[in-house]
Amino acid sequence: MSNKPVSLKVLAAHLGLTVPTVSRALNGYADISPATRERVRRAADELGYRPNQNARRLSIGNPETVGYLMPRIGQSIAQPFVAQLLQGLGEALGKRHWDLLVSHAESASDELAQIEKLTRSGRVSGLVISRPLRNDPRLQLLQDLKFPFVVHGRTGSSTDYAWYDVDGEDAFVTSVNHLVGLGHSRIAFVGSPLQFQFAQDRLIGYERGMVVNGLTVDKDLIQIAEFSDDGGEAATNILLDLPQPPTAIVCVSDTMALGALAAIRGRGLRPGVHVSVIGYDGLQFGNHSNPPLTTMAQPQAHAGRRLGDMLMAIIDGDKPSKHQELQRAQLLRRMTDGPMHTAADQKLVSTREETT
Amino acid sequence: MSNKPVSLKVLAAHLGLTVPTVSRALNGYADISPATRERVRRAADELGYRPNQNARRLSIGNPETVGYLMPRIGQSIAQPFVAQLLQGLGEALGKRHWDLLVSHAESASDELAQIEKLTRSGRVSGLVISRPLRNDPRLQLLQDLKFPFVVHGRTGSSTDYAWYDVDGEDAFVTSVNHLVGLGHSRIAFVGSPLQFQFAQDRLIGYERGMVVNGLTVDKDLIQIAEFSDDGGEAATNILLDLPQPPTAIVCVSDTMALGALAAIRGRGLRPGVHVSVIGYDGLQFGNHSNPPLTTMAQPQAHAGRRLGDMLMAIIDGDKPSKHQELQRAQLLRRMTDGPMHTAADQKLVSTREETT
DNA sequence: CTGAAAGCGCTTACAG
DNA sequence: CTGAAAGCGCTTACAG
Repeated sequence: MSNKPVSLKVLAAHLGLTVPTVSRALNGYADISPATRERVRRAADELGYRPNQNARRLSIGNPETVGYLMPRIGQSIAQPFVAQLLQGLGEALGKRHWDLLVSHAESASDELAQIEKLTRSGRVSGLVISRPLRNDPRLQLLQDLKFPFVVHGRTGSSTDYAWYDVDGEDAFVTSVNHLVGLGHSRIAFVGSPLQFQFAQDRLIGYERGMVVNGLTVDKDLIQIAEFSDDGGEAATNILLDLPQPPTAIVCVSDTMALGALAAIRGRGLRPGVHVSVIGYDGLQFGNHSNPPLTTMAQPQAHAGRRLGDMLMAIIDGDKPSKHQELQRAQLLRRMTDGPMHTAADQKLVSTREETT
Repeated sequence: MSNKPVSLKVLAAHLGLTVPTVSRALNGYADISPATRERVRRAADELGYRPNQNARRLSIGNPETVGYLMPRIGQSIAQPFVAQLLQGLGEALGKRHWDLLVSHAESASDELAQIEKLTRSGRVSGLVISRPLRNDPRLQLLQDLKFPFVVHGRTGSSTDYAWYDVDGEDAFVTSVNHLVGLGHSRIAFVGSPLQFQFAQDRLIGYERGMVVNGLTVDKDLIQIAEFSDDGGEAATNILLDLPQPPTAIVCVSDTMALGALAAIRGRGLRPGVHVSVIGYDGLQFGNHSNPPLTTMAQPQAHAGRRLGDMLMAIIDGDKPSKHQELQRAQLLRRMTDGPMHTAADQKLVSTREETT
């Protein structure tokens, strides 16, 4: 029906009141008589009045909007977690009727330019940053600008800003422990480039897990590759070509783990039988890989909710360092972790092949 | 360094000019001397001036923002396409420095309320709607409000609004043709509830494909279930329990197809050998299913870009009906389509099992 | 070519 | 308890 939204002016005229009065009535100011407050509310409902947010936000000096910088991704499968994170963020912001703005960048420098623009143009009250680098110019910039932000992940110098992270180091200790418990000792690590802080953390967890279990860290067993399924496959192929190949592999992400599975199958070996694999992320899709992927799971929507809540609290004035939250990942056993397999078992295994 | 963004006022003072003059200089008005225009631009750069967008947009009466209503999803794997769609949308909007606002709703009625709010509160210039229902109250509402929108997908009465869709009917004819070419005749359809227009279109394509190939449409071979991997698995189990089970199954989505694969494997049968399966969406992840999923692929990022371009054109004044775009899906053969398999072949196949 | 005026639709002290 | 005034930071006719 209606075309142009009704403004406060129209609503006020309709009521025979002045604009500021109607504004205060709607905003629940105490100095308005209950009678008129009711009358105003009723009229607003009838006419379908919705405050113009550009005007409102300009006036109150708060964009009431949070920006999410999409992590840049090659054609990676790493994206599923984004949808869930956005959902969680949206839920948190929705409680206060704030908006969620999503922003992409094509390159690192482009991303810095975007941050600069977003922060200065009054479009967002705060920013959510994903996947920080070990030395991340984005965090530096935001701190210089004294602009509210919260990091999904954290860097080494994480004392002075707000973050939500899953304890990747701990998770990889857990993975290694689990594999050692299954009898493995030649355990490899497939990782992504170490400028990503998470890649570094997880590698350290892997190394610590090895040491804790009295195993030596063999540099050949650490393979770094592009952060993708193809990268994981390439890295795993290198590992399997080793004179003494690993009997188990921990992967920095589910996506890379999928590549690892492909490499293992490509040699006629069976993941979870001949070579165990543990991923990281807990993507639903892992239920359907070949075979289903054992992984360190984590609640992405929860991450989004917490990040949203933390950021709003900071915008309200909280000290950022007050909001630092470390979550633990959970080992989610599916089918790619199994007891250590020796050449002698080979025959036994072949007869079980049908069960896949 | 700087904390508060510099305003036009500050910039003007700095230059000894008046605010409107500086504004016109920055916006490239012709009635400004080239000399001062240059001077103003340089100063704006130096001071890092960025126009306050709330102010600007309030003034020009255009929020320069597009809203995307996230499709509501149970814990489904259907989400990966969202990230790519958002990326495409962001690219299109970015060309004109428009923003992308993402909005979630928990229920259908909540979604209507959100639309109502978004359109009346001046936050968005237009809306992108995904996955329309056959009779979608959201489209009705937007048309009543005469608010610019564009639909990802389309309904039966699609003549009077803008949409971008992939031809699901055609795609399913293609799938069926392909399977018939492989010798199949008992071909089943695994679908999601038919209030979704896409589910309906794809079913019709399936039926047309059967008829075109001189096959009868057996109602038992049409199974509708919840739109999820579990739904696909349940539907497929029903099919496999039939006295005359199908030798091939086309699925309304990759997610449901993953469930179909699980059901088939669950009976010790091999997808692509004993029972062929074709999905729909072309998710990357299908490369890693067991076995890799044959599917009807489609370019999601392209969809996002086109939707963004169309919507901006409409907001600029184009007739919505001028923007209707039908894309074809491409058969992407991976490993789940194979020649029709009879009981007699059983033995032959078993000996090949290692190759998975 | 630049300035002075008005307006976009709100909110928030300040009077009375 | 309500109205009259000023302001948020822009843009856009309108003078000169």
